[in-house]
Amino acid sequence: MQLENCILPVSVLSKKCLNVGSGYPCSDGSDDNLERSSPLKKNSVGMTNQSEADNFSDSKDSSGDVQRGKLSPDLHGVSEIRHNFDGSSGERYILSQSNQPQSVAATPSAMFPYPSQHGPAHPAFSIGSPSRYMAHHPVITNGAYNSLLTNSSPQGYPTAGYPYAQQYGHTYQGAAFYQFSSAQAGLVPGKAQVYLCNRALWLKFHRHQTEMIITKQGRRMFPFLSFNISGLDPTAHYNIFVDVILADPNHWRFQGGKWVPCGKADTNVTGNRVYMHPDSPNTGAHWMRQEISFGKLKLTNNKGGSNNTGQMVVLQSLHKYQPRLHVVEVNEDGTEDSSQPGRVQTFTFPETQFIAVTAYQNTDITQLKIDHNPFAKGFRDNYDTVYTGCDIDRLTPSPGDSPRSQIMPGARYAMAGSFLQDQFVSSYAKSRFHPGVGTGPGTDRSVPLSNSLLSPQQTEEPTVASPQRWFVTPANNRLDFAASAYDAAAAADFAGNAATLLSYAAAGVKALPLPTAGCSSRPLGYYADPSGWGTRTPPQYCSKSSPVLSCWPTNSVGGRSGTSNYLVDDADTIPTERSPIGGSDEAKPKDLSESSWIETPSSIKSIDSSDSGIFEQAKRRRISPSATPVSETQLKSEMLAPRECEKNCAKDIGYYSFYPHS
DNA sequence: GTCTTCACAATAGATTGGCCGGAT
DNA sequence: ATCCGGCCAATCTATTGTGAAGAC
Repeated sequence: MQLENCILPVSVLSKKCLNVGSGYPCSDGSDDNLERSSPLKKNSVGMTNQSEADNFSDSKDSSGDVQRGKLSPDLHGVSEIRHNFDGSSGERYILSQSNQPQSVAATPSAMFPYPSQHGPAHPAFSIGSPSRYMAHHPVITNGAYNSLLTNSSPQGYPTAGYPYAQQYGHTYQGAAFYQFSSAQAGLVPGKAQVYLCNRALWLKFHRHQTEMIITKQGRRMFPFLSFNISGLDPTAHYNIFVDVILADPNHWRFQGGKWVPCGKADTNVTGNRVYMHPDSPNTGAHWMRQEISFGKLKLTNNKGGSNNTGQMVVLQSLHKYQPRLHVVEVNEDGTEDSSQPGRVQTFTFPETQFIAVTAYQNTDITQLKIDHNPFAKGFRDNYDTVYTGCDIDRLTPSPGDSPRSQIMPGARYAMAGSFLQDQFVSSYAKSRFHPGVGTGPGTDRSVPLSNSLLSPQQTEEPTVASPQRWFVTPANNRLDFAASAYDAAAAADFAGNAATLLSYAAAGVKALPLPTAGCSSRPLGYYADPSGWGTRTPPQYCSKSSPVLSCWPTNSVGGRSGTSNYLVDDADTIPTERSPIGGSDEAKPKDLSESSWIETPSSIKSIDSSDSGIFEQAKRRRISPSATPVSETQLKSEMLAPRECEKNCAKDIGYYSFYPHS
C-alpha cells in the first residue's frame, strides 16, 4: 500500500490544512511552543501511519483514493458527503444516494459513533507501549485555538463553535474534514468506530464545564470513560488505553462563577498520563463484545507517587484536559508489530474535556456529581424536596443504582428527565422488561411532555432532529445516526445542501459553547437534543453475558424498527417511535432551525448563572428549596404518577442489565 | 484571597464464612 | 458422606463530597 509509506512532516500537513481548510482555523504547527515541546508532536513528524496517510490522501486528492476504493468500493460512484463540524471526526454526516430509503427515525440514537482520527494529530508512533507518553504533558496544538480565543465570550469561552481540543488539536485533519470531498470515505473496514456510551451524562457535565477532582491518592473520574467499539478485526489483538492531554495552553481559574483563563499552563509536568485498559491486550472480538470502561482510572496530582501508577494519571489542578482513547493493533503478546506501523487509532470526545481541580468550584458540577454518582448518595439528603428549577435536569438515581453505572435511570424523575439524555438506559431497560411497552411506534409514548418547564423546542426538537441525523456506512450498509449533538438545523440543512451546512459550520452554528452562565446560557438544542445519542453501531458479536450488546438487529432499514433494544432516553425515543420506519408517519419534521434552539425559561436559571453575588454565597451550598419554582409541584405530581412509577421500576432493573458486573 | 490537604461520615461493593439443599 | 452451588449476613474496603485548617 503506497499510502502506508506516506511520510508527512507536520509542517507539510499544516500547509495542506490551510489549503483545504475552507477558512477554518488550522494550526500551522510552527508557532506553538507548547506543541513543539510535546514529544508527541515530535513523534508525529515522520510518522508512517496508514490511517494518517489515508486521511491525508482524502484531503489532498480525492482521485487518489486508491486504497479507499479497495476497501470500500461502494463509495465510488456514490455521492457522499461527509462533514465534520469541529474537525474532531466526532460529528459526521454521511449521506449516500446509494442508500436505501433511510428510515432513520426508527433508529434511536443511543450512542454516538466517533470515527477515529487518522490524522497526524494524534501521537503517531507506536503506542504499543503507552509508557512512551509518560514523559511530558503534550498539549493540544493551539492553531485554531488562538483564533477562537479572540472570539471568546465574556466567560472566557470561545463563542464560535465547538472550541475544543479537536479543533486546535487535530488541525490538519479538521481542515480536511471540513471540506466536502467525494473521497471522504465513510466507515470502512479496518477503521474502528467508537461510541461514548455515557455521552449524555458527559454532556450534562460538559455544559457546566466538567470538573474532575484530583487528589494525592487518586480520585476516580466521574463520569468515567466508557466506550463501545466496533469495526475491529475480531481476530486481531489490540491494546486499548486512554491518555489525558492538555486541552489548551491555559491555566484556568474560577472567578465570578465562571472559568476564565489565567496564565499559561505548566507543561513541564512529569508523571503517568496513560491508563491502559486492564484487558489489554485482547482480541477485537473481545473489545467489541462488551463495553470498554475506564471506571478505575484515577486522577492524581501526586507526581512522585509510586503506588498504583498504572491506575493513576497525573494531572495538574486548574488545567483543562482532554482524554483520548487509543486503539492499537498489536501482536498477541501485546507487543507492537513494528513491521506494520500505523495501527494506531485515536478517538477524542470533546464532551469529555474537564478541568482538574482539588475542590469543586462550580456548585452545578457538585450537584451533578452528587445526583449521579452513587458513591455520593449520602449527600442526597433532601433530593426529594429540593428540586429547583435549574436542577430540573437532576436525575437522582433510585436507591438501587450502582456505582458501576454512571447513567442514572432517573427513575423518579422520568418527567424531569424526559428531555435529558441520560435516561437512555432506562428506556432500554423498560423495553427489555416490558416487551410490550415502548417497542413500537407511539407505544408508551403517550405520556405528554407537558411539563411547563419544557419549552416547545425542548419537547419537539428531538422529534425533528433525529430523523435528520443519520449516515450510512457504505461498507456494511449499516444505518447509523450521525448522532451529532450539533445543531439539528445544520443537520437538516445538510441533508439537502452540503454547502449550506458548511456555512453553518463556518458561522459557528455547530457550537457547543460552554455554558458557564448556567442554564440561561444553554445555547442550543445540543444539550437538550437527546438525539445526540447516536445510534450505536450494532455489535457484530453477540454475547449472552452482555445483555446490552446482545444481537441487535442489523437490518439497516427495518431491522431496527423495534426500539426495544435501544439504549435511548425517553425523549429520544419519542421521535423514534413516531418515525415512519415503524409504519407511523406521525412525526412531521418541523422547521429545524426553530426546533433546534432551546429557550431556557428564566425560572430554571442556574444560581451560578447570574451576575449577582448570589453565586459566591451559593458556592459550596446546596440549593435552597425555597428557590423551587412553581413548576416543582407540577413536576412532582407527574413524577409520582403510577404509570411513571411502574415504568421506572423496570428502569431500575434494566439498569443493572445494562451494566453487567465485571 | 486562592488553593491544597486532611479527617470525617455516609454509602456501596467486595469479600468472607456459615448455612442449607440437591446431586453424586 | 461428600461435594457443589446458592443464599444470606457480617465485615472490610473503597468511594463520595463536605468543611475546616493550613500553605502559599
